[in-house]
Amino acid sequence: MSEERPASELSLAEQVANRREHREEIRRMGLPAYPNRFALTHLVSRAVEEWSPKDAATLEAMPEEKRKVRVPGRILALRRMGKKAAFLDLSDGLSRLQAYVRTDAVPEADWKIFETLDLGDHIGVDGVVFRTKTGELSIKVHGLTFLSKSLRPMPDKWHGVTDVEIRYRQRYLDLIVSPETRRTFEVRAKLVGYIRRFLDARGFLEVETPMMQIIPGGAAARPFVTHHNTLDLPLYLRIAPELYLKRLITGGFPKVYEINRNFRNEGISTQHNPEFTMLEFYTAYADARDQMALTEEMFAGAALEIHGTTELPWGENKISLAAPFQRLTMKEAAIEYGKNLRSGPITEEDLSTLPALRKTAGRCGIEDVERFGDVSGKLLAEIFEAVAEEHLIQPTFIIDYPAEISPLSKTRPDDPGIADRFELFIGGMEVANGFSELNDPDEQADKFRAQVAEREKGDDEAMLFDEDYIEALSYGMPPAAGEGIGIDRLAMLFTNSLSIRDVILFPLMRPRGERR
RNA sequence: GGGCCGUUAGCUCAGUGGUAGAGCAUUUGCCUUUUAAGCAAGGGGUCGCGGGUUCGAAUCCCGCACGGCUCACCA
Repeated sequence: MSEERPASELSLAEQVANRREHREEIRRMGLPAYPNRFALTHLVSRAVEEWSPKDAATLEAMPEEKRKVRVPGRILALRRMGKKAAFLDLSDGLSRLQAYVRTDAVPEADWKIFETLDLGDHIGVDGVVFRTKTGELSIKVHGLTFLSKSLRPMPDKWHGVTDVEIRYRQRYLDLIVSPETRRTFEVRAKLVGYIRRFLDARGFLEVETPMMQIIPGGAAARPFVTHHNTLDLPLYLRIAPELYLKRLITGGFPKVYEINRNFRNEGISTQHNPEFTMLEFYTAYADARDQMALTEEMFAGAALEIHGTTELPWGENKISLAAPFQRLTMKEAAIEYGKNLRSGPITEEDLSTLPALRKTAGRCGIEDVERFGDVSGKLLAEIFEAVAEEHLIQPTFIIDYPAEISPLSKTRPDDPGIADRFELFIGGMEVANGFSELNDPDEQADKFRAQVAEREKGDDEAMLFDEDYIEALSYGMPPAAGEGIGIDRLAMLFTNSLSIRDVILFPLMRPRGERR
């Protein structure tokens, strides 16, 4: 095993070859290199939790019988003190625990196992918990079991995985060496768990509706296209579950929700991944205001349960999820955040007529104003997004959306031009979108027709006419309010992650050509 | 798709036209309570890819690939 290797041999290949040879040594000892099972008493993090409160004297005073443990873990550090003793750090991905192995404390065969070990290998140790003279909690090893081989070297022990590309493409490496990454995904899981319990406790039924749809609806977005072979049927990955969930409200479920993936064939950014997780929930007999109140309660409750506070750090800022959240109409927000515009402040008049809106949009740097045609609602929304969205750091409900850009929403009883709709912005991101659901089948059909007309004018994100949905509505859907919440973005807020890719385990990446 | 930045050893990075470097990892030797263990000696490189300029290119120029940020569109 120490023979000379040709100088031309690559360093990585050499390291892999060494590790394969070490694995062969395990097999030559008659041991399985990949055993099926290890009967543990503690995972590393549980052992640390249990023993770290006890100091050296306390541990010393306890009988060895009570300090016996059997712990598996991945070796993340190995400090050999000559040929007769060594310290190794075992990790379960969350915590680390040191093990102390010495030749006179383990059977000869186990020492032979130890001598084959490489960084990254999995082992199990039998031993007794103690503290070294520097006070480090450790296991004095009396027995050692080989559990699995790492044939490739671990990432840099000090820097970890700093290359974001490797972090996303090889998330497992990031997770092995970065407890913060592990924590991010644990917080995400807790968040989703909290939301489920929150809704379940309020009588919502969790359902699953088609991800593959014949008519992609419920949102303004471009879909992914696929095909069913035996039916010879073009299918679309859903852009939203909305229209199916409302069929269920029609079907008599008073409260339903779904947490699942949506797919939108759009660009990728720090706030967008082509597949993303959305919560949609619908409450019969409620309106947009009720959904807003429920949202405030949900977010504040989740923050309290997960972080013990409603104050969350967000980059340089601190976000308060304490209810109630601020409410601004879209126009108010555009005026408020448009007042320092270089070309002069935005006034009420600048937002009141089509020509004024076009002029204002131009002033906000929105290009090709003509593409919005004569739809003044689109212009207002564009202006709002241009001047206000990024400034909405604290939770803010934006209300009074133009009806023209809200074809699935009821309008306000006092103004058919304004949708009874809201969007919630936090940290400069759109986190939620909800409204009182349009349930008049004739009005819905008219709005679908208007969408189809938009599509014919070149808006490829405009909705399609869904006849089956109109038929469902025509049987009578009770009044209801619905809302969608971007789970990934909410997870960003809860983990202070400024990129959506940091809260998605395997974000979409272009395949790498030169790798095998 | 546009703009900016990046790509050098397995990892993290230095190297502004003149023989390809450091730390960690790896290999060998010493060390039985260390902890980014230590000490000593080695091995490991198509400098992202392809062209060009030059006596000479990791370095300058052009193109391409991949990645990040950002703008545009969306949640």
